[in-house]
Amino acid sequence: MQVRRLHDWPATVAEAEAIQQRFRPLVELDEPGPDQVELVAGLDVAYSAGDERVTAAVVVLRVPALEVVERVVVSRPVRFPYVPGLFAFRELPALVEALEKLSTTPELLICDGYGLAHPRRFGLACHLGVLAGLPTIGVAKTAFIGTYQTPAPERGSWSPIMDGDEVVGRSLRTRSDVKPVFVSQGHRVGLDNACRHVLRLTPAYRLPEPIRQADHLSRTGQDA
DNA sequence: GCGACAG
DNA sequence: ATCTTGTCGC
Repeated sequence: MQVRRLHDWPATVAEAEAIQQRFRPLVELDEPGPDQVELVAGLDVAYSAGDERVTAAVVVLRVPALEVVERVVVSRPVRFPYVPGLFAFRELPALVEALEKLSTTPELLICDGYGLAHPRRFGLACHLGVLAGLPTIGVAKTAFIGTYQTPAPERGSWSPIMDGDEVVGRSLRTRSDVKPVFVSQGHRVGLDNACRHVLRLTPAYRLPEPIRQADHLSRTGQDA
């Protein structure tokens, strides 16, 4: 599939922040987004050689069967330090490259990390969504910004993630009695819809199947 | 000013 | 993220 190249990759923190400020207005958050989708892609990256190489993986699944349609793995040198709020710049180059090698075009992207729930409202999921021009959802495993109440223990229960007066995402229980995940809007998907998709894609484990499989693939390099 | 801080 | 053994529980 095609991914728009809207800017060059930054070399400094100041450049990276400027890019986030500049492209944040392109994020679309008001539409409810797709209800039914057939092809969903999960994306994740793994680091190796002591933080010197990054391996990105994309796994496309067919919904609702969750059968694998396509897998892509890309490895390259890391070219940006880890800075909270800017970690998209470590992972995006490899993720974009992996997306471009896809022979199919998914209708929805699920990323490992945050979207709207970000210091400048432009986390990885927003950034990737804008570049790919596709509905995108962010699913993170640990807290970042904002505050939230622990959701009830049953699968499906949730509580809003608040940053001041703003709702920036949800802490969502994808499995009963298991630590919740953090869902936030990326691009062209409403928060309600995002959580519905995440639950539908999470039949057995804590993480949505597309991300879980991409995670596995990024570490092993080959078949899951 | 001091800590916390997606992966 | 990554470095790592054993261990509790379904």
